[in-house]
Amino acid sequence: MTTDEFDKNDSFDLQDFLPFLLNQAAEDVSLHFQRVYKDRYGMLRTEWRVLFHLGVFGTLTATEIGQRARLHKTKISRAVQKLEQRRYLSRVKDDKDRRLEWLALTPAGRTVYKELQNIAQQYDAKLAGLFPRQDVVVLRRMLRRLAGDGTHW
Amino acid sequence: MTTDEFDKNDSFDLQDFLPFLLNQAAEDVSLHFQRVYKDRYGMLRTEWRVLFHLGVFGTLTATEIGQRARLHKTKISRAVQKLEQRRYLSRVKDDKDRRLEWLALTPAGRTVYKELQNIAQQYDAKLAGLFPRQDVVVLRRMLRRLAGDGTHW
DNA sequence: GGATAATAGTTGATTTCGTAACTAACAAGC
DNA sequence: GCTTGTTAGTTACGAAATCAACTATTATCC
Repeated sequence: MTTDEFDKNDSFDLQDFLPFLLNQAAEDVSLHFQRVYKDRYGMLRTEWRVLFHLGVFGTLTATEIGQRARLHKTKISRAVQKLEQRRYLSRVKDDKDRRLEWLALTPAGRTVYKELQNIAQQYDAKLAGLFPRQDVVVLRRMLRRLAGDGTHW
Repeated sequence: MTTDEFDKNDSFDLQDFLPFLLNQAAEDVSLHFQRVYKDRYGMLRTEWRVLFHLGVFGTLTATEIGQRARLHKTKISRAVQKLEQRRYLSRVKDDKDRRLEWLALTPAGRTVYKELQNIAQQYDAKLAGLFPRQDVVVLRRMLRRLAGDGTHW
Protein backbone atom coordinates (compact mmCIF):
# COMPACT_ATOMS: atom_id res chain seq x y z
CA MET A 1 0.00 0.00 0.00
CA THR A 2 1.41 3.29 -1.07
CA THR A 3 0.70 6.66 0.34
CA ASP A 4 -2.77 7.69 -0.67
CA GLU A 5 -3.86 11.08 -1.81
CA PHE A 6 -4.46 12.08 1.76
CA ASP A 7 -0.89 11.44 2.62
CA LYS A 8 -0.31 12.83 6.06
CA ASN A 9 3.39 12.47 5.60
CA ASP A 10 4.18 16.06 6.25
CA SER A 11 6.46 15.66 9.25
CA PHE A 12 4.93 18.60 11.01
CA ASP A 13 5.20 18.04 14.70
CA LEU A 14 2.40 19.89 16.39
CA GLN A 15 3.83 19.12 19.79
CA ASP A 16 6.92 21.08 18.93
CA PHE A 17 5.23 24.06 17.38
CA LEU A 18 6.15 26.94 19.64
CA PRO A 19 2.87 28.83 19.72
CA PHE A 20 1.05 25.61 20.52
CA LEU A 21 3.58 24.57 23.13
CA LEU A 22 3.57 27.96 24.76
CA ASN A 23 -0.17 27.95 24.99
CA GLN A 24 -0.34 24.48 26.43
CA ALA A 25 2.24 25.31 29.04
CA ALA A 26 0.64 28.62 29.91
CA GLU A 27 -2.84 27.17 30.17
CA ASP A 28 -1.76 24.27 32.26
CA VAL A 29 0.29 26.35 34.65
CA SER A 30 -2.35 29.04 34.93
CA LEU A 31 -5.05 26.52 35.58
CA HIS A 32 -3.38 25.31 38.70
CA PHE A 33 -2.51 28.70 40.06
CA GLN A 34 -5.95 29.98 39.22
CA ARG A 35 -7.53 27.65 41.71
CA VAL A 36 -6.00 29.61 44.55
CA TYR A 37 -7.41 33.00 43.75
CA LYS A 38 -10.58 31.69 42.21
CA ASP A 39 -11.72 29.21 44.81
CA ARG A 40 -10.44 31.24 47.69
CA TYR A 41 -11.34 34.77 46.71
CA GLY A 42 -13.71 34.38 43.78
CA MET A 43 -11.39 36.36 41.57
CA LEU A 44 -10.95 36.14 37.84
CA ARG A 45 -7.62 36.19 36.16
CA THR A 46 -7.90 39.81 35.15
CA GLU A 47 -8.79 40.77 38.68
CA TRP A 48 -5.83 38.90 40.02
CA ARG A 49 -3.57 40.68 37.58
CA VAL A 50 -4.86 44.10 38.50
CA LEU A 51 -4.55 43.27 42.18
CA PHE A 52 -0.98 42.12 41.69
CA HIS A 53 0.05 45.15 39.75
CA LEU A 54 -1.30 47.42 42.44
CA GLY A 55 0.35 45.28 45.06
CA VAL A 56 3.70 45.47 43.35
CA PHE A 57 3.68 49.01 42.08
CA GLY A 58 1.53 50.77 44.63
CA THR A 59 -0.68 53.42 43.07
CA LEU A 60 -1.48 53.35 39.39
CA THR A 61 -4.09 54.57 36.96
CA ALA A 62 -6.13 52.12 34.94
CA THR A 63 -4.23 53.03 31.83
CA GLU A 64 -0.90 52.39 33.47
CA ILE A 65 -2.06 48.98 34.58
CA GLY A 66 -3.18 48.28 31.07
CA GLN A 67 0.22 49.10 29.67
CA ARG A 68 2.12 47.05 32.17
CA ALA A 69 -0.20 44.07 32.20
CA ARG A 70 -1.17 44.36 28.55
CA LEU A 71 -4.84 44.29 29.33
CA HIS A 72 -7.54 46.07 27.41
CA LYS A 73 -9.13 48.97 29.20
CA THR A 74 -12.57 47.41 29.24
CA LYS A 75 -11.19 44.41 31.03
CA ILE A 76 -9.53 46.64 33.56
CA SER A 77 -12.59 48.78 34.02
CA ARG A 78 -14.65 45.76 34.93
CA ALA A 79 -11.99 44.20 37.07
CA VAL A 80 -11.61 47.43 39.00
CA GLN A 81 -15.34 47.53 39.63
CA LYS A 82 -15.26 44.04 41.06
CA LEU A 83 -12.27 44.73 43.23
CA GLU A 84 -13.87 47.91 44.48
CA GLN A 85 -17.08 46.07 45.34
CA ARG A 86 -15.05 43.65 47.39
CA ARG A 87 -13.32 46.59 49.08
CA TYR A 88 -9.94 45.52 47.83
CA LEU A 89 -9.13 48.80 46.18
CA SER A 90 -10.04 52.47 46.33
CA ARG A 91 -10.22 55.11 43.65
CA VAL A 92 -9.17 58.70 43.96
CA LYS A 93 -9.78 61.18 41.22
CA ASP A 94 -6.82 63.24 40.16
CA ASP A 95 -7.23 66.91 40.95
CA LYS A 96 -5.34 68.29 38.03
CA ASP A 97 -6.70 65.91 35.43
CA ARG A 98 -10.10 64.74 36.45
CA ARG A 99 -10.29 62.17 33.71
CA LEU A 100 -7.98 59.85 35.54
CA GLU A 101 -8.27 57.98 38.77
CA TRP A 102 -5.54 56.77 41.03
CA LEU A 103 -6.08 53.21 42.12
CA ALA A 104 -4.60 51.68 45.22
CA LEU A 105 -5.23 48.66 47.40
CA THR A 106 -7.10 49.03 50.64
CA PRO A 107 -5.68 47.33 53.72
CA ALA A 108 -8.01 44.42 52.98
CA GLY A 109 -6.77 44.26 49.42
CA ARG A 110 -3.21 44.38 50.58
CA THR A 111 -3.82 41.49 52.90
CA VAL A 112 -5.22 39.42 50.08
CA TYR A 113 -2.36 40.44 47.87
CA LYS A 114 0.20 39.36 50.40
CA GLU A 115 -1.45 36.04 50.85
CA LEU A 116 -1.57 35.43 47.12
CA GLN A 117 1.88 36.78 46.56
CA ASN A 118 3.21 34.34 49.07
CA ILE A 119 1.51 31.45 47.36
CA ALA A 120 2.67 32.72 44.01
CA GLN A 121 6.27 32.73 45.11
CA GLN A 122 6.01 29.22 46.42
CA TYR A 123 4.42 28.11 43.22
CA ASP A 124 7.03 29.78 41.11
CA ALA A 125 9.77 28.17 43.17
CA LYS A 126 8.09 24.82 42.72
CA LEU A 127 7.97 25.21 38.97
CA ALA A 128 11.52 26.47 38.79
CA GLY A 129 12.61 23.56 40.94
CA LEU A 130 11.68 21.17 38.19
CA PHE A 131 14.69 22.21 36.16
CA PRO A 132 18.37 22.98 36.52
CA ARG A 133 18.89 26.45 37.79
CA GLN A 134 20.65 27.64 34.70
CA ASP A 135 17.90 26.36 32.45
CA VAL A 136 15.36 28.41 34.34
CA VAL A 137 17.44 31.51 33.80
CA VAL A 138 17.44 30.79 30.11
CA LEU A 139 13.73 30.07 30.12
CA ARG A 140 12.80 33.35 31.75
CA ARG A 141 15.02 35.28 29.43
CA MET A 142 13.52 33.66 26.37
CA LEU A 143 9.99 34.12 27.58
CA ARG A 144 10.58 37.77 28.28
CA ARG A 145 11.88 38.15 24.78
CA LEU A 146 8.90 36.34 23.28
CA ALA A 147 6.53 38.25 25.51
CA GLY A 148 6.52 41.21 23.27
CA ASP A 149 9.45 43.36 23.81
CA GLY A 150 8.60 43.86 20.18
CA THR A 151 11.96 42.85 18.83
CA HIS A 152 10.80 39.91 16.84
CA TRP A 153 8.52 41.33 14.20
CA MET B 1 -2.60 34.35 58.40
CA THR B 2 -3.86 37.67 57.26
CA THR B 3 -1.32 39.77 58.96
CA ASP B 4 1.19 42.45 58.41
CA GLU B 5 4.02 40.25 59.38
CA PHE B 6 4.73 40.00 55.70
CA ASP B 7 6.51 43.20 54.95
CA LYS B 8 4.97 45.60 52.53
CA ASN B 9 8.12 46.08 50.58
CA ASP B 10 8.13 42.82 48.76
CA SER B 11 10.67 42.19 46.11
CA PHE B 12 8.17 40.26 44.07
CA ASP B 13 8.94 40.67 40.41
CA LEU B 14 5.81 40.15 38.44
CA GLN B 15 7.74 40.12 35.19
CA ASP B 16 9.59 37.05 36.36
CA PHE B 17 6.65 35.13 37.70
CA LEU B 18 6.47 32.10 35.48
CA PRO B 19 2.69 31.78 35.06
CA PHE B 20 2.52 35.44 34.13
CA LEU B 21 5.51 35.26 31.88
CA LEU B 22 4.23 32.17 30.14
CA ASN B 23 0.88 33.77 29.51
CA GLN B 24 2.38 36.93 28.14
CA ALA B 25 4.62 35.02 25.80
CA ALA B 26 1.85 32.69 24.69
CA GLU B 27 -0.63 35.48 24.10
CA ASP B 28 1.81 37.59 22.22
CA VAL B 29 3.01 34.80 20.01
CA SER B 30 -0.49 33.50 19.40
CA LEU B 31 -1.77 36.92 18.55
CA HIS B 32 0.52 37.22 15.61
CA PHE B 33 -0.02 33.75 14.29
CA GLN B 34 -3.73 34.08 14.82
CA ARG B 35 -3.97 36.82 12.30
CA VAL B 36 -3.19 34.38 9.55
CA TYR B 37 -5.97 31.91 10.17
CA LYS B 38 -8.40 34.46 11.52
CA ASP B 39 -8.18 37.18 8.93
CA ARG B 40 -7.61 34.81 6.07
CA TYR B 41 -9.98 31.99 6.88
CA GLY B 42 -12.20 33.34 9.63
CA MET B 43 -11.13 30.58 11.95
CA LEU B 44 -10.99 30.60 15.72
CA ARG B 45 -8.11 29.15 17.62
CA THR B 46 -9.95 25.99 18.50
CA GLU B 47 -10.90 25.51 14.88
CA TRP B 48 -7.33 25.92 13.84
CA ARG B 49 -6.26 23.35 16.37
CA VAL B 50 -8.80 20.83 15.21
CA LEU B 51 -7.86 21.43 11.61
CA PHE B 52 -4.21 20.93 12.42
CA HIS B 53 -4.76 17.75 14.31
CA LEU B 54 -6.71 16.31 11.45
CA GLY B 55 -4.08 17.52 9.05
CA VAL B 56 -1.30 15.89 11.00
CA PHE B 57 -2.95 12.69 12.11
CA GLY B 58 -5.40 12.04 9.32
CA THR B 59 -8.68 10.61 10.57
CA LEU B 60 -9.69 10.99 14.18
CA THR B 61 -12.77 11.00 16.34
CA ALA B 62 -13.71 14.08 18.32
CA THR B 63 -12.64 12.39 21.52
CA GLU B 64 -9.25 11.55 20.15
CA ILE B 65 -8.72 15.14 19.11
CA GLY B 66 -9.72 16.23 22.55
CA GLN B 67 -7.12 14.01 24.16
CA ARG B 68 -4.33 15.09 21.90
CA ALA B 69 -5.13 18.77 21.86
CA ARG B 70 -6.45 18.91 25.41
CA LEU B 71 -9.64 20.53 24.36
CA HIS B 72 -12.97 20.05 26.01
CA LYS B 73 -15.48 18.14 23.96
CA THR B 74 -17.90 21.03 23.79
CA LYS B 75 -15.24 23.17 22.22
CA ILE B 76 -14.49 20.47 19.72
CA SER B 77 -18.12 19.91 18.94
CA ARG B 78 -18.57 23.55 18.04
CA ALA B 79 -15.33 23.77 16.13
CA VAL B 80 -16.26 20.71 14.09
CA GLN B 81 -19.60 22.25 13.22
CA LYS B 82 -17.91 25.38 11.96
CA LEU B 83 -15.35 23.49 9.97
CA GLU B 84 -18.06 21.32 8.49
CA GLN B 85 -20.07 24.36 7.48
CA ARG B 86 -17.06 25.69 5.68
CA ARG B 87 -16.62 22.32 3.99
CA TYR B 88 -13.22 21.81 5.51
CA LEU B 89 -14.03 18.47 7.07
CA SER B 90 -16.41 15.56 6.69
CA ARG B 91 -17.95 13.25 9.24
CA VAL B 92 -18.52 9.56 8.80
CA LYS B 93 -20.38 7.56 11.39
CA ASP B 94 -18.70 4.41 12.54
CA ASP B 95 -20.59 1.27 11.50
CA LYS B 96 -19.78 -0.81 14.49
CA ASP B 97 -20.19 1.88 17.12
CA ARG B 98 -22.64 4.44 15.93
CA ARG B 99 -21.91 6.80 18.78
CA LEU B 100 -18.69 7.89 17.23
CA GLU B 101 -17.85 9.75 14.09
CA TRP B 102 -14.69 9.69 12.09
CA LEU B 103 -13.54 13.12 11.13
CA ALA B 104 -11.29 13.91 8.21
CA LEU B 105 -10.36 16.91 6.14
CA THR B 106 -11.94 17.42 2.77
CA PRO B 107 -9.66 18.35 -0.13
CA ALA B 108 -10.56 21.97 0.54
CA GLY B 109 -9.68 21.54 4.19
CA ARG B 110 -6.44 19.88 3.27
CA THR B 111 -5.53 22.77 1.04
CA VAL B 112 -6.13 25.22 3.84
CA TYR B 113 -4.19 23.05 6.21
CA LYS B 114 -1.19 22.89 3.95
CA GLU B 115 -1.21 26.60 3.50
CA LEU B 116 -1.39 27.21 7.22
CA GLN B 117 1.09 24.51 8.01
CA ASN B 118 3.55 26.13 5.72
CA ILE B 119 3.12 29.47 7.38
CA ALA B 120 3.31 27.85 10.78
CA GLN B 121 6.63 26.28 10.00
CA GLN B 122 8.04 29.53 8.79
CA TYR B 123 6.79 31.28 11.86
CA ASP B 124 8.19 28.65 14.15
CA ALA B 125 11.55 28.89 12.42
CA LYS B 126 11.46 32.63 12.80
CA LEU B 127 10.80 32.41 16.50
CA ALA B 128 13.42 29.74 16.99
CA GLY B 129 15.88 31.82 15.03
CA LEU B 130 15.81 34.45 17.73
CA PHE B 131 17.84 32.25 20.04
CA PRO B 132 20.83 29.98 20.04
CA ARG B 133 19.95 26.56 18.74
CA GLN B 134 20.68 24.81 21.98
CA ASP B 135 18.54 27.20 23.96
CA VAL B 136 15.56 26.42 21.76
CA VAL B 137 16.04 22.74 22.44
CA VAL B 138 15.98 23.47 26.14
CA LEU B 139 12.97 25.73 25.76
CA ARG B 140 10.89 23.14 23.97
CA ARG B 141 11.81 20.48 26.47
CA MET B 142 10.85 22.66 29.39
CA LEU B 143 7.61 23.76 27.83
CA ARG B 144 6.65 20.19 27.10
CA ARG B 145 7.29 19.38 30.70
CA LEU B 146 5.25 22.32 31.94
CA ALA B 147 2.52 21.55 29.45
CA GLY B 148 1.07 18.91 31.61
CA ASP B 149 2.81 15.70 31.21
CA GLY B 150 1.46 15.64 34.72
CA THR B 151 4.80 15.12 36.41
CA HIS B 152 4.78 18.28 38.38
CA TRP B 153 1.80 18.02 40.66
C1' DG C 1 -11.93 82.04 22.52
C1' DG C 2 -13.83 78.28 19.92
C1' DA C 3 -13.70 74.30 16.95
C1' DT C 4 -11.41 69.97 16.68
C1' DA C 5 -8.83 66.24 18.19
C1' DA C 6 -7.07 63.29 21.69
C1' DT C 7 -7.33 60.75 26.15
C1' DA C 8 -9.44 58.22 30.44
C1' DG C 9 -12.66 55.43 31.47
C1' DT C 10 -17.51 53.29 31.07
C1' DT C 11 -21.32 50.98 28.89
C1' DG C 12 -23.69 48.04 25.35
C1' DA C 13 -24.20 44.54 21.83
C1' DT C 14 -22.40 40.40 20.02
C1' DT C 15 -19.62 36.40 20.34
C1' DT C 16 -17.32 32.87 22.79
C1' DC C 17 -16.39 30.06 26.80
C1' DG C 18 -17.39 26.78 30.59
C1' DT C 19 -20.17 23.94 33.32
C1' DA C 20 -23.72 20.98 33.56
C1' DA C 21 -27.50 18.72 31.75
C1' DC C 22 -29.03 16.19 28.00
C1' DT C 23 -29.70 12.42 24.01
C1' DA C 24 -28.24 8.42 21.87
C1' DA C 25 -25.74 4.25 21.63
C1' DC C 26 -23.17 0.58 23.63
C1' DA C 27 -21.63 -2.54 27.73
C1' DA C 28 -22.10 -5.43 31.86
C1' DG C 29 -24.48 -7.93 35.21
C1' DC C 30 -27.99 -10.71 36.34
C1' DG D 1 -34.55 -9.79 28.18
C1' DC D 2 -34.13 -5.92 31.45
C1' DT D 3 -31.91 -2.93 34.56
C1' DT D 4 -27.79 -0.04 35.51
C1' DG D 5 -23.72 2.18 34.16
C1' DT D 6 -20.47 4.27 30.51
C1' DT D 7 -19.15 6.63 26.61
C1' DA D 8 -19.68 9.92 22.32
C1' DG D 9 -21.29 13.88 21.21
C1' DT D 10 -24.74 17.92 21.44
C1' DT D 11 -27.35 21.54 23.56
C1' DA D 12 -28.56 25.16 27.03
C1' DC D 13 -27.52 28.78 29.84
C1' DG D 14 -24.97 31.95 32.59
C1' DA D 15 -20.33 34.00 32.82
C1' DA D 16 -16.84 36.34 30.44
C1' DA D 17 -14.32 38.31 26.38
C1' DT D 18 -14.43 41.45 22.50
C1' DC D 19 -15.26 45.42 19.76
C1' DA D 20 -17.54 49.54 19.06
C1' DA D 21 -19.86 53.36 20.65
C1' DC D 22 -20.38 56.56 24.25
C1' DT D 23 -19.44 60.38 28.14
C1' DA D 24 -16.48 63.43 30.21
C1' DT D 25 -12.38 65.92 30.39
C1' DT D 26 -8.13 67.94 28.65
C1' DA D 27 -4.97 69.37 24.78
C1' DT D 28 -4.12 71.56 20.24
C1' DC D 29 -4.41 74.83 16.77
C1' DC D 30 -6.24 78.58 14.20
